[in-house]
Order: sequence, then structure tokens, then C-alpha cells
Amino acid sequence: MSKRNPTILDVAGAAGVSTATVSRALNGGRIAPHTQRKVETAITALGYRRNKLARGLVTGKTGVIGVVIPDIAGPLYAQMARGIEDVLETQGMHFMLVTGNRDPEQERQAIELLLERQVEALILIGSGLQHDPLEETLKGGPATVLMQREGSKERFATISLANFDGAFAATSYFIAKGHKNIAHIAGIRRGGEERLRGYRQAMKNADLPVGPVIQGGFTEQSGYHDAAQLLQYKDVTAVFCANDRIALGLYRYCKTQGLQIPDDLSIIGFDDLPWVAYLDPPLTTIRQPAREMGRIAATQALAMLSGNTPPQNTPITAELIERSSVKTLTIR
Amino acid sequence: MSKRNPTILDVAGAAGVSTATVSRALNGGRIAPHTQRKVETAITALGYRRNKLARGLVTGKTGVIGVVIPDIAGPLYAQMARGIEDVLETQGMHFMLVTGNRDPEQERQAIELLLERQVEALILIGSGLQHDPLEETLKGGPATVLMQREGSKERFATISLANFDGAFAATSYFIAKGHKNIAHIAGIRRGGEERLRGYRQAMKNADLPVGPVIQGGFTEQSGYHDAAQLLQYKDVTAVFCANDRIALGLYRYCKTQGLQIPDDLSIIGFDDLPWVAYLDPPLTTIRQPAREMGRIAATQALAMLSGNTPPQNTPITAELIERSSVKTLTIR
DNA sequence: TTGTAAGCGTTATCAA
DNA sequence: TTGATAACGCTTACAA
Repeated sequence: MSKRNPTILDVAGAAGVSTATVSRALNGGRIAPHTQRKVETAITALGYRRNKLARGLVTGKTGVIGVVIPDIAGPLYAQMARGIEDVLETQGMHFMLVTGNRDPEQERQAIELLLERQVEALILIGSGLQHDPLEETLKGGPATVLMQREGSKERFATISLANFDGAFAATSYFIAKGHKNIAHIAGIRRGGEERLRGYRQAMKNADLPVGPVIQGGFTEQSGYHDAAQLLQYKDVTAVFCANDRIALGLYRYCKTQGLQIPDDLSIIGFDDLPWVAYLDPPLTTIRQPAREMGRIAATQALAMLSGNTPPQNTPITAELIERSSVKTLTIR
Repeated sequence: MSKRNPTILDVAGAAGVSTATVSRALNGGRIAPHTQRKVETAITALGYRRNKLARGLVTGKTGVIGVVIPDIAGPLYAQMARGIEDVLETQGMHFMLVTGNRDPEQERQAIELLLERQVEALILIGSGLQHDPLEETLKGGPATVLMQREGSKERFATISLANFDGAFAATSYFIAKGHKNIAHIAGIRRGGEERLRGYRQAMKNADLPVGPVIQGGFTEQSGYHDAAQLLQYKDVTAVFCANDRIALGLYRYCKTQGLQIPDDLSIIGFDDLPWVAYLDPPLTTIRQPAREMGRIAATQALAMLSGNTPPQNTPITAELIERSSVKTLTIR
């Protein structure tokens, strides 16, 4: 159908200059204003558009960074992606997003594919890849930053939420409100252990008995299911959930049992998903500033690939968002 | 630091064959099994990874399609992106996502940048670009599919929700439940007019008085604000909201006014955002099957760029999801 | 300030 | 079945 797109050669011909000159006009090299104008008219006349592929091939810079994400549709992950884009777009860079589907093998392939596409840096969100395969596939690879996960300090930058502190804060908040029998529904991956530790520490510091602790998944179903088990402990007045989805399951269970939140049970979640403020009652939770974390990750990646800057470990503070799911107990 | 990545030339050297042969080994051309094996060992020995940039330059195929999206963090858009990826990954293709921020000029630039990167096709989600600038910047561009928006039938494929039908269904549902005074809070962009028309038509068909209709934005704030205005009409028993966010605002307003949903007011939303099932009461709404729409868009794009298939207009049916925000009125 | 020409890492054409 | 070699569209010394 339509003939091929015009190249720099066509522009050069139309403007009566060499390709080198066109290139200079395009990239702002030393050039006479007069020539510059000639080239520009030729460009618009032909409808020329530069081919960044060819450009990248010679410069060795694609202006693309790769992001592997467990699930684009996860609200937190989407926010992180947004944050990454926030800073990339100021630099005229783009990102290529690929979903790992929480499956290590898929993640490995994703990384491989991104590397073939010559991404200049890599941001891995919540990767489930073991240390060795990660190190192995990234050998000779570009600057890499890990979000929601640790890695060898020399090789990777990491952006990680202070899970321990957040959990500690949540538990302490309960305690400050007069609660003594505080349960925890724990999660497995992505900081679940840290959150459990934070809960434990807060309880110990207050000389309160640790537990009951239920080891669940990280989902609403899990929360609903664990709730049944948990509420056999009649004296529990408060539950710290390892994430908001668990809390949601707990909400649902309470509703089926006719339990009032926070009167019969106080609840704190973790993550501050966009909709937890709309629950009834609005959920008190620990915020994970996802977009901000994305911004930091991208900034770190950019710093690393522009040379000099070594990978850094950036801790993110988890803030407690006070809403209405915790009751203040009268002093006994 | 580390020396440059090995190229096909290094592999050729190590295997004692020509680059052409390596290329064939890589891409499955005619090759002796023996040679194939030699090349493969050389590849793993060197840790060679093919450069898709160079490949794309010569083949003219990048394996990348461009997606411009109003906002990655919008749940519906994120779902669409997910759907697009669902089908791309089966073809070993990737997508490059760029946010238009609901700003026509940014969208235009986004398209421009994606074209420079030689994307093989373009999927534009809810573009706010006028017909002319769209046609203009896409001149000589690749296969393009428009989601949530119309375009010239010959040039663009479109995937669009049956907004009219959805609105008609919602309104008819109210009517079937015995409601007579049904209000509508309308939205502006992205199918808002169609939804308004659907509402009108359903009312007319039932010989019911149209209105009140409030022209609002598409946000929660707008919904909250419009609610106040709307509820001056004392005999309104049901409100069809042009989207779920408006419905949320209405929920919030009702709560502040001590109005019970659905006893004092029945509500239907539109979109079926992931969390509306968790509202109190769960919101009855019209589902927009976003992920499925993304899949269809990607399939359509792939079909177009593989030749033969002309752009098609695919209508998507909007299904009513029955939950608990509508009261059945006793027959008067 | 401009032009010439040598790459960048592949694939594709054509002989061998 | 294999190997030379010419593209692909651009940037970048080096010369002029």
C-alpha cells in the first residue's frame, strides 16, 4: 500500500544537504541557522519521523527501561507504575511493562525479553525469583532496582517499605487505644514475615501476650476463612491484618455474623488500597505510598545508568492512616 | 567496567561458522543438526543474547505495540491493559504504555513518540483527541484500534461498549422494580451522552416523565455535590448514575443525610469497578468487561497488522450486575 | 559549518 | 547446507 516512511536520506535530498547535517539539525549540533531552517521545512514537507530503533542501535541508548510487575491490575502496582512514569516522562524516556504473574519462571523470561530489547535499566517489583537465578539472568545486565524485595547490596538498588515499623505502629496504636488481646492474621510473601515481627515486638514491648496469630494467604478469601478460626478466641478485641484484602475478608465475615466493627471488633489493615476508605466503617490502615515508591525507584534507576551513583537501599516509612475501624476501649 | 555484550559475530567466531549461520540457528532456518548444536554451545558459553533492536531494524518488525491510556492507575484502564497483554504474550509481543493524562496535547505527543519507536500497531484508550489531529498525526501510521471512542470506519478499528444499551437496561431495571421517578446524574466524556440517551429512551418507552437529569462530572466529588441538588426533588426514588464514582459520591451524601440505601433511595451505577461489591450495600451496576475488551482490541490489532483483516467495529454488551442497592417497590 | 564514510547488530539475498 | 555481503536508518569521527 503506502510507500515506506521517509528516512533521513530523503530529508537530506530534499534539503540539499548531507545526512550528517540532518542528524545535527535533529539533535542540536553545530549548524548554521539557515541550514537548520532548510532541514526543518524538508522534514515537515515529507512528514519525516526519526527512527529511534536505528538511533538506539548506534548510540547504544534506547531510552527505555524495563519493568516487571506481578500484576498490572493490582492497585498498588499500578500506582507504582504511575510513579515510575512520572519521572521517566520528564526525561523523555519510556518503560516497557511486563507481567510476571507471580510466577518465577515467567519473571525470568520477562527479564530475558526485556534485556533482548536493550532496556537501559530494570525495575523489578516484588519479584519472587530466588537469589541465584536472579543474579544469574542479570549477569552483565543493566542497572537494576528491586522494589518490595531485598538483593545483594552491591549489585542492586532496593526500595523497600518499612514493614516492621508499619506493623509495629499498627499494633502500638491498638495498645494505645486500650486493647490487650490483639490478634494477627499474617501473610506469606512480600513482607508478611516482617509485619509479623513488628506485631510481635510491639506486643512484647508492652508486656502483652502474643497471639493468636493465624498464618493465612494474602487474599480476601483467606481473610474470610481465617476470621472464622480467629473468632473462636472470644477475648480478642482487635485484629491487625497483614494487608487490606485480609481485612476486607474479615469485614465480610463480621457482617455475616452480625458483629459490629469497631464495637465488637477493631481492625487495622495494611497497604491503604484506594477503596478502603469507602468500606463501612472506613478502614484504619498502614499506607504504602506506592506512587512515591515508583518515583524513587525510577529516580534511582536513572541515577545508576547515568554513571557514578552506586545502588542504594532506600527505606520507605509506612504511615498509619487513622479512620474508623478501631474502638477506644475504656480504661478497665 | 564489563566489556560489551557478545554479538552474533562473537558467536560465529566461537562456533567456527558465519554470522548468517548463527542467525539461521537462532531463527530456525535450514541448518544441519550438527551445526545447530555447535552454535548453541557457543551461545551458552558466551552468554549471548540477541539484540532485538538490530533485528527490528532489518526486519521492520519490532514486536511492540503502543498503548496510550488516560491513566494507568484507573482500575478499568489497568484491566484493559491486562487484557491487551493477555493476548500479546501469546505471540511473544510486548506493549509500550504511555499515559495521556486525559490531555489531548499529551496524547498527541505520546502517539508521536510511540511511532518513533516503530510500534507495529497502536491501541488508543478513550482518546480525547479530535478527529482531525488524530487523523493527522496517524497519517502513514500503523494499524490503529480505538477503545471507548469512535473514528473513521475505514481507518480505525473500534471497540466500544454499548453505552446506550447499558443505560437502557439499568433504567428498565428500575422500572421493572416499580420505580417511576427515576433521576439521572449524567457524565460528560466517554460515553456519557450515550448513557443519557439510553436512560431517556427507557423512560419514554415506559411513558414515564424524564428527569430530573443533572449534568455532572465523572467523579466522586461531582456525585456528592450533585446529590445535594438532586435530592431536593422529594419524589425521586431511584437514581441511575453515569458511573460508579458518581454513585459512590451519592452513597457518601446519603450517609451524611441519614438516608438509607436502598430503602430511602435506590441506586444503580455504571462500570462495575472492582470494589463496588464491597460498598454498603453492594452496588447494582452495569459491568464494563474491561479485560475482555482489552483482549479484543489486541486481537483486532494483531489481525490488522498481519495483513488482510480490515478494521472492524466491535460492540461490547454491557451486562447488569444485580446486587443490593435497588429496592423493589410495592405495587401502588 | 558541512560532507564523507565507517560503523551499530542483525537479517536477507545470492552464490558457492 | 553454508558463507559473503549488502542492506536497515541512524550517529559520529575525521576531513574538508
